[in-house]
Amino acid sequence: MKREERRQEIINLLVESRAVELDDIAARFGVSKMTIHRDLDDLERAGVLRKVRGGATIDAGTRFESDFRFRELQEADVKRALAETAAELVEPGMTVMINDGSMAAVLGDALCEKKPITIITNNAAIMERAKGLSGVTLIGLGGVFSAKFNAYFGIVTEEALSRLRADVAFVSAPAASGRLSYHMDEAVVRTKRAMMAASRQKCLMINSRRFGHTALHVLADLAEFDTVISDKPLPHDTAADLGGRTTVRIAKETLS
Amino acid sequence: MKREERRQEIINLLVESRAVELDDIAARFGVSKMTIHRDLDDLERAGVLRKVRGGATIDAGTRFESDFRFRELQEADVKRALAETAAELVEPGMTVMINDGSMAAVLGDALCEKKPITIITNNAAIMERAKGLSGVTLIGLGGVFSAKFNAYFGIVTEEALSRLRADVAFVSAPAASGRLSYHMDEAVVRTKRAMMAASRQKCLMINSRRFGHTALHVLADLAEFDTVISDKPLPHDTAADLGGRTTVRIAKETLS
DNA sequence: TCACAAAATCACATTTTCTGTGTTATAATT
DNA sequence: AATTATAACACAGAAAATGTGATTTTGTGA
Repeated sequence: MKREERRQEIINLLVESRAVELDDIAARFGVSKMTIHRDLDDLERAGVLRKVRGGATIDAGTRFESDFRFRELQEADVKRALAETAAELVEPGMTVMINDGSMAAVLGDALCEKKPITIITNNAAIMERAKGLSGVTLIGLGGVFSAKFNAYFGIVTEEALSRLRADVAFVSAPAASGRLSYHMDEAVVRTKRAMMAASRQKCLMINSRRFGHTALHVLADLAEFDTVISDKPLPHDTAADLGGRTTVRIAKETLS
Repeated sequence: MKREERRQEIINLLVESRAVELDDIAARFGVSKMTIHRDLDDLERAGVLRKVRGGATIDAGTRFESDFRFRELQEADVKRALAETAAELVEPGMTVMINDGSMAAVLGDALCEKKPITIITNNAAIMERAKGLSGVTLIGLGGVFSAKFNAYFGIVTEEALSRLRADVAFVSAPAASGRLSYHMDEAVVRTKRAMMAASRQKCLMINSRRFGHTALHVLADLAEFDTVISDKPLPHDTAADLGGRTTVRIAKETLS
């Protein structure tokens, strides 16, 4: 078992039980306490957990769960599956918009294979990745940088979007219930909606676990999307209610 | 001597003599030819030089000299000096604009010390750096990414600037002659001018070696700037002609 | 056009450098 | 006083950089 696996596993343990004991995990992984100390120190520095005497805890619901660096690590397999399915909608030569979010970042990676392509995004992770690549025209959306979402937002972003037009917009959402999708942040919602307004085709990418939750702001009616991509069939109420205009695609995880 | 030092040194040799011989540098650094082959291969892939039988050459004036990755390495000491002098104009709490360019990137680093601060920039290097820092509000300017300048340009960028306002704009120029400064790229000029228009105070940063040169497009009359920062006194004709409104500051290299 | 020498490339061996881990000693906390 | 945390050093294995020699390519002059 490698270092990063072990750390990921520690995070997973924390997500389940909210606290871990140092001796405990040292024994479980068969490494010395010192090694675990170092793991916890690094994870603490990364803002993922809080070290306490004898172990570490995670104050769920606070900054942690909404932290980009954490979400980035979670459920990577599901994200990859969704990204790959989404990538099938894209042909070389197209112009696509991709919003903030760690899943979107994975999609960005996948789309970089489809050269030539034009990518419009406010997602800093994608910008960083696409910068170096020839064959990828990168249009960065400006705005005020948000460390929480690792992306740019605000009037500047929305204004820029009002002047652009894409073939497809890929939008992700952290919550959906019934026929509506939700997001907790107003500025983020406005940016996502601006992307939808500026694209011919709209695609929602959503982890199946996010169904049944809501958040402060309504993002969109699922029927507004041409395609909805998830990793499991949609809940019955949602699916039944969805008009014929929206296609639902289920991504299946490829084992690699 | 480490790998990167050696490669930097090879670049420096090339800048001076326009061509190097493989056997020659292998002997000079006391490494095998194979190692030099690999150095040259990588540098060629990076677009810095061209391999020819028996060595490598650099076609001066072409893409190489205008490549961001190269300029970044050159005259780091002068850049630091200019940046430090420029930073003196900034107080915590201010809003500053910084344009593209490697010198600007160094300034970006320096300004990150002056927290709290708001930095508005189209310079990807600065965005990357400022992202992580608390106390620094980063407003990224969107636009079409240019790998050549490692920054964003175009209508989107200019529109964004038209909606923003800063205390100081730091602008750099690759050429100046008489009372005018120049730049070879039209889109870059437009962005720089938009920054000037959106700032109360304007500051030009220019390496003294750039005087006496011109480029395709006029960037600005030096008298439009409130402050001009360079590393040596301005040429006589330039200095004499400059009205009283513009302050000239000479940066002196700090030895560290 | 051919032959031949110089140079480039390839594949693999070797060396060096880094990274992760463990151990022990010392300091801090409960 | 007992436990837990930190710091300093040592070590092994992995990864990166370099070297070596065999093989292929390239340029040049007969």
